[in-house]
Amino acid sequence: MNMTAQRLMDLAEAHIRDSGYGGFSFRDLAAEIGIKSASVHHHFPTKATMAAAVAKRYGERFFTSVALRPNESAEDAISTYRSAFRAALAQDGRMCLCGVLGAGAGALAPEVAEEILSFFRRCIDDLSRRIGGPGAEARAFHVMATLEGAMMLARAYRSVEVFDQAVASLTLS
Amino acid sequence: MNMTAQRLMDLAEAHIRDSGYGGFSFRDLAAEIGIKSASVHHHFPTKATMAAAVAKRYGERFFTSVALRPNESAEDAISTYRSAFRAALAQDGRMCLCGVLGAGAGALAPEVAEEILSFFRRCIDDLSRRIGGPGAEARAFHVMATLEGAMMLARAYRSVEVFDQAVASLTLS
DNA sequence: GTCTATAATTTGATAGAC
DNA sequence: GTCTATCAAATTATAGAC
Repeated sequence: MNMTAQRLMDLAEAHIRDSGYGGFSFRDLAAEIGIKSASVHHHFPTKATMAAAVAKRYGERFFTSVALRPNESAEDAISTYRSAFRAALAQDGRMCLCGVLGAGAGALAPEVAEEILSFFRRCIDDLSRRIGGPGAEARAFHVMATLEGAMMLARAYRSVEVFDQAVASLTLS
Repeated sequence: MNMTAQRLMDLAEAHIRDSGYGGFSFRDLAAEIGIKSASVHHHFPTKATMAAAVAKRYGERFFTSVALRPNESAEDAISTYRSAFRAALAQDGRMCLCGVLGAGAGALAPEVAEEILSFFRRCIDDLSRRIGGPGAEARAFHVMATLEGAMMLARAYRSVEVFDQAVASLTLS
């Protein structure tokens, strides 16, 4: 994976998080880095292939950023996830990539839909283990739903404070 | 607003809730009711106009369905909202229209974005009043975020049970 | 209110030269 | 790895007849 491919993925990720799968074209990306759309097809054969690759990389980065820390409590784990989403929102005012794609999932190519589902499964699995105890999975679903929904609301309101208000009660402390 | 216009809005609403703003074209809608796309423009001058009209009607229906009932508690109000979203999801397996459009808000026409924000503002305003007391607004944001996020997750998982797990803890009882 | 016809643009994708 | 050239299809939208 060379530098051009990485720059293309960076741009695609930004566009998807802003406007969804339909929010960019190969021509857009090409123009933004000064090449032609035909050259983009050299790096990614189809748009769906590219979107799936972007989603996969997004997940890898995310799970690195929320990696388990020693001796953490359930509240710590939830705080870690909350901080990760908040940072993404505050940094560039954009949604979670998987949240955007998941919302309009009806028209997604199978390979992209799979990657999105895989991301959420892994979030729930990881969070459930780190929360632990009875009802851990339900709480994990609750946390993920609230974080994704809060990002969406914050985007509609164009206000990070909306995110903070919505997610404040996720932890006890 | 005649019958053809209503059928067009029904179809547009279903498509948007399934696949977002880019999930339908005037040709699609026209073909589904057996007319031509040029005729759709007679009822709605532009696609953005139509989407805004659909979002407005969606909001009106929603607020009718969650209308305040006498002597309700805060928990009752939250249950009412939860039931409304759950019914929409269980009925046709689709997202909240405003949630889908809100997620990919970066590319929305101003008139549509306004309608979406107006929907959420009205939800928060209504819920806050019915919840009441200190922290009512924050709780309203929390409830709305969780409900929207839970719909999105349920869609990715293709499972209504995911919705139920995610929203179970919104009420105490 | 619906039609035919069409314009103007964009899109995802391919072939083949360099 | 990037280019030119091009394709086939789809999209939003308009003009004007019936």
